[in-house]
Amino acid sequence: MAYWLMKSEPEVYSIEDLKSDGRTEWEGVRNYQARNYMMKEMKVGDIVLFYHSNAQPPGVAGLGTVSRLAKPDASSWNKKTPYYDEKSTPESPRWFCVEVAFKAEFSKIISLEDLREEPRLSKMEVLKKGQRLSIMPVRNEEFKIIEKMAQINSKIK
DNA sequence: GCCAACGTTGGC
DNA sequence: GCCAACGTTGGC
Repeated sequence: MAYWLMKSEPEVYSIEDLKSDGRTEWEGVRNYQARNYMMKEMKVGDIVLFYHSNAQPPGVAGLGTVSRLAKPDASSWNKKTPYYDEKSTPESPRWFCVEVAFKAEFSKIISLEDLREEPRLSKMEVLKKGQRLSIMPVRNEEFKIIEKMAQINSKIK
């Protein structure tokens, strides 16, 4: 089983939205590297760190799980969505998305600052300067550390 | 709102 | 196939 970090702007789609929806198609990814992670590597049961970007504060807000393998992203040929791409059609889809199911909402966001303060997380992709990918792999050890940080937070609260 | 970093586009 | 111009991301 693999671990991933997936970014979402909470004003667009937050962990609360996922909690109330139960599951969601991860539409709108328009970057090939992020698409390839979904298409080629993400498996049902993989764990997702749900990251709030462009947020106050930015950070990991909860957990999800991959609930369906990648399929063509229907928003890519839907002109009514902001994700429309004229080069993508149902016959020849260019973009794909997995489905993500809700797993947990953290009692307190593990902020980007918190992540930076933990030396064992210093190699995380999300902490690297200029990193803009919206989907990136997370190492097993890194996930365990973040999971523990979330448990500690929930006890304090 | 600013702007550094980076991906994409398109002219050549 | 190079690379300048442009658009986007996302922290601050």
